[in-house]
Amino acid sequence: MADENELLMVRAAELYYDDNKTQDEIGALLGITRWKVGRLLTQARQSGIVRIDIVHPRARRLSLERELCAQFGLIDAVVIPAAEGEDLNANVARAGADYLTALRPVPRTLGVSWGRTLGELAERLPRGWSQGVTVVQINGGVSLNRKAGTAADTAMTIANKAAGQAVILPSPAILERLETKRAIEADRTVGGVLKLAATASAYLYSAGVATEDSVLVDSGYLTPEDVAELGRNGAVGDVVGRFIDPDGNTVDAELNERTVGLGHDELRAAQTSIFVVAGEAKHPIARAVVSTGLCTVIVTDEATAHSLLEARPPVEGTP
Amino acid sequence: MADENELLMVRAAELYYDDNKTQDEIGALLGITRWKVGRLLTQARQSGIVRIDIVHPRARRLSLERELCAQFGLIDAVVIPAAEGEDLNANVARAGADYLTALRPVPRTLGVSWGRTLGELAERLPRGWSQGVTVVQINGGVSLNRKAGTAADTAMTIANKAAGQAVILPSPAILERLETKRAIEADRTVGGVLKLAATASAYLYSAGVATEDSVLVDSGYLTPEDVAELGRNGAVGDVVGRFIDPDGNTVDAELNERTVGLGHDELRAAQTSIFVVAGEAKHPIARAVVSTGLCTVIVTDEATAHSLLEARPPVEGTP
DNA sequence: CTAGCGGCTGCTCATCTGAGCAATCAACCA
DNA sequence: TGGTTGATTGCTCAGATGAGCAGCCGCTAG
Repeated sequence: MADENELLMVRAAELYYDDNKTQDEIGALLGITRWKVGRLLTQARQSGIVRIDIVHPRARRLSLERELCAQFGLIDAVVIPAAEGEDLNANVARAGADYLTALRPVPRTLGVSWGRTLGELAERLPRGWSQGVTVVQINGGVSLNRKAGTAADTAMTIANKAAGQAVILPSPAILERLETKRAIEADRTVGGVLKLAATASAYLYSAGVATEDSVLVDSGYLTPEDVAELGRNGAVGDVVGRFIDPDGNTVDAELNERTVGLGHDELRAAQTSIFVVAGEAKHPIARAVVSTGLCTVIVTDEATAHSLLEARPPVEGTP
Repeated sequence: MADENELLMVRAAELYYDDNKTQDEIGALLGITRWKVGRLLTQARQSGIVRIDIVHPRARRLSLERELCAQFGLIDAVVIPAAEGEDLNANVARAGADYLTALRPVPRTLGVSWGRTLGELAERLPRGWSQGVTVVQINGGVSLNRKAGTAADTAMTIANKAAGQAVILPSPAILERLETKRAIEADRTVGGVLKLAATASAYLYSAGVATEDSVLVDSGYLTPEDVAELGRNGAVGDVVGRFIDPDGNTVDAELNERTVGLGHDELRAAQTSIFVVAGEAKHPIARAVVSTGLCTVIVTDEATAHSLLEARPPVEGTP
């Protein structure tokens, strides 16, 4: 019986989608009414016998996006399908660029962090994506090693492409001694930038992992041993240079104090904070970010979205 | 420009298929007219951005079937999709059974050959697939080795399930000496069956390969060396026990003479001859069969269908 | 400069399709 | 047995959709 129906569904679907006949014709052909054909087709679609895929690197997964918004109280979400043979990071970065371009109201001041993901996003922003936006760097990034300037580059590229102004934070990400950090913050140049950063109308950032692959290790701010220790203490990754555990708490208070840049509280208070993240390594930190209100918008890939939705988030209402 | 359009196609397709909004709504959302949305969707479907698949072991590939019919002048074709994790032979056999069941006009006398494929097909025929059909075995098959009776079994199973009568051909497939073959054919029992076979209103058969995997080797009628020799002489496989080359000519005239059963000329003259074939090994023999008019209907798998369509058949009209 | 041409756009209209509803059917239990 | 309930079926009707057509735009060749 169910089998009988299934066969009919298949026949009808073939005739409708492959052969594009009308439901009337199919009804005549199979000896059933056109309404039954319609119902069979609906069933076929629902049961997955008929699969409709949108195959395109820039396609999105709207249902996942809705679930993410609902589950984590986000304002918006963008989920990019996992395309075989495509560079996931690149596609997510482009999606982030698209999102930023389409963002309304256009931010007057945009706070940005830096890293591989943001660098790629900046590259992929179209020239003239906006007009006259002020781009502020929200965390320190004068690199300690040879490939200097990527942090400042990101902000400047984004600003340039909008014929706007870039405000660079001329400070290392992490200082070795607390007093130095205090002194730097007291400096007018740095202090002013931080004040401006706190007033931005939107933020754009990614996150780093708490392993030796961290860009902070790469840049020489932390040793692999430092990061291993952070991991042992529960850190799942860093957001604008500050490491957090799955519940969103900073892991090493002392280290956090020595870190220059916008705090997480300011980020949480922001009306628009766009979190761009891709790749399996970042699933834990991504979960920490979305489930603790650090972002209002997430741009990510399908696998990460699934991972976020699988593990229940901290219960809020009825268990 | 084309890129712009492509993005619109993707957006529209997402909203239409994933989000099932109406074309009106999408038009309003994207700031274009609903007619443009309709056109974008058509484009998206044609360009393959939107892919509609029917995922079911019993689904068919109508476009391939049409091409097969057109290319080889067949009356009908059934192509089964390559389903991962499914037994291809089983699915094709079932499709053959389905086809036979649905065949109109119902054959009064059905000529059948035997082999692994036909055995499976017989198994999968539903009880009562028809009423009172006479099933006649069209080629010899008294097996020389232990697992006797499969040839006769096939015919009897098919007949039984239609509450009909089976007429068995009580003869080996191939005889060692020509005189013996003549003598057997002269025998009333055998001769009568062959005469009946020639008058059948439909035929159902598969084909064998020209390698040591041949069921004729398995059954002890031929040695692996015999078959290797046939292969060297151009044979690509056998149809009802007779080996042919790609052009449909019998390869070993003497062997052919010693083979008991319906000839290929009778098969070619038949109004309905259903050829059931699956698997890569049989691509060459399948091509020989369809391109030389041995069958009017083919039931096969997707890969075989593609293989048949890829290599140009002997040119008929403009090159 | 301008007529001719191909491609795109928005429109009309006929057709197709899905939502919703009443009738029917079948099973189930009192 | 007969009432109840849930599923299925065929239908009405409004809304959605595609085919086909006329106008428009930008290009090119005379």
